[in-house]
Amino acid sequence: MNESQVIEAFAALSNQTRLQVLRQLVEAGPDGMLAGDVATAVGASPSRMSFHLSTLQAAGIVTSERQSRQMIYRVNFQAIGDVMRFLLQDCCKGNATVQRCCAP
Amino acid sequence: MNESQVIEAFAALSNQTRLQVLRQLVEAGPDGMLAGDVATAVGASPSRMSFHLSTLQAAGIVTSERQSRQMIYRVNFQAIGDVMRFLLQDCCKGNATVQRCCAP
DNA sequence: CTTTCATTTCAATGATTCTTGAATTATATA
DNA sequence: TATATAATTCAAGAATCATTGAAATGAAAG
Repeated sequence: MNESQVIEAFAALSNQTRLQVLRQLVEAGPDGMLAGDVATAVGASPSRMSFHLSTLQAAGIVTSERQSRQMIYRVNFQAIGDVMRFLLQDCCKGNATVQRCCAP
Repeated sequence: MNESQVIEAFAALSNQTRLQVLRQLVEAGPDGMLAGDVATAVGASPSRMSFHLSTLQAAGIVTSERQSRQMIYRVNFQAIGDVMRFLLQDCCKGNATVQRCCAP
């Protein structure tokens, strides 16, 4: 994961609708959710949802898979972890205060 | 730390110049750096640097202190940790894969 | 009190991003 | 093949963000 990928991920995460989408997909778990169901859950129009899901996918935060005529979206936890690790290790040089915030 | 603060922090971090500034301030450590020195180190004009430092400060990622006629900026590791914890705990429900990426 | 230096603010411009609704694509079913 | 459904793409306009250089502020020194 390089800097421009991380910047793209931060940009994707800096939007309320997309953060709502992320939460929905986290809740949905490994089965994922249909694009239309995400739109309904979040209260967004199909085209708006498609735009936001594309943004999240381009940033690697979600993945998509076609299932007949619908699209299943899933959260990519590894990508989120990679972004966090970049911020902690690369930007903050493993700072202990930051580290502690994420400790279990 | 609430959602809109986290969104503001992500927006502040989704910019190459500001990520460079962050790295500079991390390297500078607790002493911090003068605004002008950050500008020189990053190769940005004073007004541009002031804009970016204000953005980072508004997001809580850096703090500022006046020292006679100069400004000292310091990274706020706690705020960065708070953002990461929000992403891990609130958005990702403490997901183990994400957790592992930040483990020491 | 004036000058100088460091930084911030302001105004203008260009570039991105967000939103909406209509049109299009892809897939399944009658 | 025609029709219906799910999702995406497109075009237009509004809003936000980034950059530049000039002007203003705050603080020290002569």
